Amino acid sequence: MRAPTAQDRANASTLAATWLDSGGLRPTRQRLALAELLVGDGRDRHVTAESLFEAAAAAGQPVSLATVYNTLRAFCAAGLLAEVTVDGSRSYFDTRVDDHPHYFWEDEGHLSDAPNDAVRLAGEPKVPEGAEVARVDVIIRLRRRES
Amino acid sequence: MRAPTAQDRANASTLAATWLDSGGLRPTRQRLALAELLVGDGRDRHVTAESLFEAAAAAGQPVSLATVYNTLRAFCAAGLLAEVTVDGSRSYFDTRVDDHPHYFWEDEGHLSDAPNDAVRLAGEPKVPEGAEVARVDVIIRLRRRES
DNA sequence: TTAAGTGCAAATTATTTGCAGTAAG
DNA sequence: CTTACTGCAAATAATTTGCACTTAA
Repeated sequence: MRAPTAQDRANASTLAATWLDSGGLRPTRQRLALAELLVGDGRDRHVTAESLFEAAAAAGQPVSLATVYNTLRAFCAAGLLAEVTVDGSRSYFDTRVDDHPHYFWEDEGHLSDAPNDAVRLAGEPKVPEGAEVARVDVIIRLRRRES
Repeated sequence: MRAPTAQDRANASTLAATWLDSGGLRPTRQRLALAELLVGDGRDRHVTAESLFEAAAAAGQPVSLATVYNTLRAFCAAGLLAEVTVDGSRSYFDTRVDDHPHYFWEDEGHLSDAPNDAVRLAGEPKVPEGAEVARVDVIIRLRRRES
């Protein structure tokens, strides 16, 4: 937990720009702002449209809510983000796009990555005839233990 | 695939009534109708509010959509149904209430049970300190294989 | 210059709720 | 009788969309 230096900030911009570019997306002011919040520090992140909207505003880079939605969709379509369905009522977006398990903290409605070995899938899943696996979602729903 | 006999229908009513009773719910006309559609033939079923609403109407037992929603919630609260979150945009309800994996057919938006051994979870999932597992959701997302 | 991106406000979709009437225990 | 249940219509909440304006290439 170190305060970000000028160097860090420059780096975050570069990362964001590169990231957009790798998805073939135009680097507009609002996309750069959102991208920086998502991948600016190289750490994985889980956001909702609302949380990202607020984060952008808080960072002094306000982006309209509609654009946040459109942008998240665009990032997903470009393969830069993965949509994770856990809550039914809202969508979560994950900067980690490989297939991996998640923890969902039911009390706070918060999503986080689970270590790849949190569950071991022994062998390939059985697949019905004529179908192929698009993805296997594993959600470990947690609640705070009553002590 | 046999046409249901009078015997089958009588049986379905009994099953539905018993099922409601086991959840401590009053056997109203609309609940019985919905319960019968859900567990009347002893087979497991996956429905959405909309699909159940239509099924009831088609069966000559119309139930208002609001009541379908309220009833599905009541069945869940009573532990008679499990809510499965796969689609983000709509909720699915499963008559099988134990923890088991699902197939989700992305093309048709259709949910079905996967055999318990479709994926083998080797060992207990790792759980962060201070938390306990409420449930582990495993969704095998399928798409029709392009031949 | 031009197609893509943005931001409002209005539209949609799934779901919930208020409330007056109805039915189960 | 009394409380829970039902159904409509109106309210919500998350998300999408139409359209005039802006901007990256």
